[in-house]
Amino acid sequence: MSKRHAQPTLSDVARLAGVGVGTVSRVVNGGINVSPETFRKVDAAIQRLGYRPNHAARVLKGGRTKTIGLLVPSIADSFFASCAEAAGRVARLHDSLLIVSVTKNRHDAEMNSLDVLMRHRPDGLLLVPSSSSQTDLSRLLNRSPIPVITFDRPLPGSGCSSVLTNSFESAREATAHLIGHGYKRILCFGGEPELYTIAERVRGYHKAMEEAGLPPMIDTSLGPDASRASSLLAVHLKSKRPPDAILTLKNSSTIGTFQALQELGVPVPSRVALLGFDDFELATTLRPAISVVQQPIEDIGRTAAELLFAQLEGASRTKTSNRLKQNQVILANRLVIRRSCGCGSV
Amino acid sequence: MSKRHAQPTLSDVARLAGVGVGTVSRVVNGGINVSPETFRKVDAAIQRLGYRPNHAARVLKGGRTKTIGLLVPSIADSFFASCAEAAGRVARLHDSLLIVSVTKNRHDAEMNSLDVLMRHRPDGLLLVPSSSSQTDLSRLLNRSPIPVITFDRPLPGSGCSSVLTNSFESAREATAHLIGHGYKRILCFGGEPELYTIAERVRGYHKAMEEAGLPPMIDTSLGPDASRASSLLAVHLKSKRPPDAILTLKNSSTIGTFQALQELGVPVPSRVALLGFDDFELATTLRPAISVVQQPIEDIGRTAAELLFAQLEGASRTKTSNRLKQNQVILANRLVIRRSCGCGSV
DNA sequence: CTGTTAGCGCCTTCAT
DNA sequence: ATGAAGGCGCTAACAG
Repeated sequence: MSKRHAQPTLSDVARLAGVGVGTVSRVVNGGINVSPETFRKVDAAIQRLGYRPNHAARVLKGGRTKTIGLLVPSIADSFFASCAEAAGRVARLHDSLLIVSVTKNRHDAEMNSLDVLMRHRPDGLLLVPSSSSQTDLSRLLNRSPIPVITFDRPLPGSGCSSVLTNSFESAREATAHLIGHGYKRILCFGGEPELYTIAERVRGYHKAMEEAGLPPMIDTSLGPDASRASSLLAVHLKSKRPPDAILTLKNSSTIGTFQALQELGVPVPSRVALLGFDDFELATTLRPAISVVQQPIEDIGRTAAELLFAQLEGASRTKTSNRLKQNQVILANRLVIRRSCGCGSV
Repeated sequence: MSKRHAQPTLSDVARLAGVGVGTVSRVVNGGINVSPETFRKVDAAIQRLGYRPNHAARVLKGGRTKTIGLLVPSIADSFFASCAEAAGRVARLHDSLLIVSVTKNRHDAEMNSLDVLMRHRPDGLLLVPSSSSQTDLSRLLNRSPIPVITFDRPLPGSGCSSVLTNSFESAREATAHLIGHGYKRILCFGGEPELYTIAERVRGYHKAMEEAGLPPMIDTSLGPDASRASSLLAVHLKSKRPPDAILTLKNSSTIGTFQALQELGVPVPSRVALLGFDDFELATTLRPAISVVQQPIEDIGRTAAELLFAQLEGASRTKTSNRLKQNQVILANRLVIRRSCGCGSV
C-alpha cells in the first residue's frame, strides 16, 4: 500500500500473509484448493487489512457488473418508487444492485440518462420508455448486447419483453361499471394522452361507451400534474351537458379531480360520481372513499426484474433466448369498488 | 473484435481509423492535441462502431466511479423517495449516478447492503443510519476512504457530516401551539422511539409540556406501520384522562391516527385535535385538513448531495477536509397550520 | 501532433 | 496446493 488511504489489494494481502496473489484470490473466491492452514493465514490478513475485492478489476476481467439499470420517469412518484423497491429486492436476491436514473418522460432526458447509464455497463436494463415510438431508442437498445425489459409501457419494434397491465380491459370494465349505475354523461378525464397506458385506457373507455350507445366525452388536456383540474372541471360542469360521472386516467388525475370537485362544492357521488385509475394510500380515508382500478404495482416491478434475470441466466447457458425475448407479460388490474362511484350510497 | 457481441474497444476504433490507441483516447476525452482531420477520422470510426468507453477500465486505472451510494430505509417511502430524487438531480449535475440500496431500518440489512454497495467503490455515500450507535458501522465507515454524509439522522462518533432538521425545536413549537389552543391532555403518539428523529420530537414535546406545567402523555408503541393505531387509541380514549389533542411523530403515524379517529367516530378537532409530523399530499384534502410540521424534504436530499460533492472536490484539491467533515447542517421545519389542530373552526 | 508502453487489480491458466 | 505470468481496456508518460 504505497499511497495513503488507498484500499488494500490482493498483493497487499499476499505480502502480509506471505503467500502468492493467486492463493489469496482462491481464498477470496471460496477457498477451493487451499490448505486449511493457508486459508486461515490468508483470511486473517484479509480481516486485518479490511480487504475488499476491487469490483472494477473483476468487471474488467470480463465478469458481470452485478448492476441493473433502472430508468423511470421519476423516482419520487409512488408508482415507480414501489416498482423500484420490488425490483431492488429481486436484484439483491441475485446479488445485484440497482443504478437508478430518471427520464421525466422526456425523450432527450431519456437518451441522455441512458447514455450515462450504459457507460456503467449494467448487466441488464429495466426501462419505462418515455414514448412508444422512438426509433433511435430502439436502435440504441438493439445495438447494446444486454437484455432490456420495459414495464408499464411497451417498446414495439425493439424486441424487448414488457410487463404491462390490462389497461384497455380494465378501463372498459370500469366504464361499464359506471354505465351500470345509470350514468349517461361520463367524462374521461386526464392528461398525457401520448403515454401508452393513458391511450389504452381512453381506448377502453371509448369501447365501453360505444357498446352502450353513449356518446364519449373525453378531455385529456389536464397535463402531467393536475393543477388545472379545477378550472377545467368548472367549464365542464357549466356546459350544456355536464358530466354525471368521471373516469380519471391516472393517480394524480384522480386526486386532482377529487380535490377540484371538493373545492367546487360538487357532491360526490350524488352529483358527479368518480372512478379513478391507480389506488393510493388515502383512497379509503377520503370521504367518500374513492373507487379505483388498482394495479398490481409490486408485481409489475418484481416480474420485470425476474424476467430480466431469467434472460440473464438463460443467455449465459443457452442461445435459445429468442423465446424469452418475445415474452409479453400482461398483469391483471382489479376494480376496487368503494363509495365515490355511487356504490353503497342510497 | 474477436468475440461475438463484445463491445468495441479503443484498439478496435484505432485499427479502423488507422491511428494509435492513444490518439483515440485523446479524442474520446475532449480531443486536445489532436489535428482536426485526425479527430474527424477517429470520430467517424467511433460512431460507426458505436464505441463506448469501458467504465470498469477507467475506474481500474484510478478514476472515480462516478457513482454515489444511497442507503435508505426504503425507497418506496415518499420521504426517502423525494430525497433520492433530489440527490439524484445533484448527482447528475456532477455527471454521477445513484446506486440505491435499502436498510429497512435494520442493522443487519444495513451492514449487508453497505458491504455489497462498497464493493462497487462509489465515490461517496449518502446514508440514513438505522441506528445512532452502531460502532461497527462507524468503524467500517471510518476505514473506508470515501466521504460519507448522513441525512435525516446523525451518526455520532463517525465524523460524518449530517443534514438534519430541527426536530426538537419544531416539536416543541408544535406542542406549544396545541397548548396555546388550551388543550391540557396532549398525547404524543407514534412508534419507533429508537429512531433519532422520533426521539428528538418526543424530547421537544416533553420540553414544551414541562414548560407549561402539563403532565406528559407519551405512547410510542405504535410500530413502524400504523396498523395498531385504532386499538391503541380506543384504549386511550376510554381511559380516565382521555387526550383532547394528539401530536403524532411521523407521516405514517399521522395518517394512521387520522384514519383511526375517523373510524372510531371521534370528531376532529372538536373532541380530539390533531397535529402531525411530515406533510403529505392529501393533508389539505382530508376533512378537516391536517395541520402538520413540514420538513423541507427536497432540501434535505439536495443539501446532503451537495455537501458530498463539496467534500469530493475539496478532497481532490486540498487536504483541509477536516473543516468540511465537521459540518452539521440543520434545516428548519415549518409549522403548517390547517384545521385539525383547532385553528379556523369556531 | 501522434504512436508506444507501462501498469491499475484481478482471475485464470500453466507450471511446479 | 501453490507461485508466476498474461491480459482484460484504459490513461498517462514518454518518445519521436
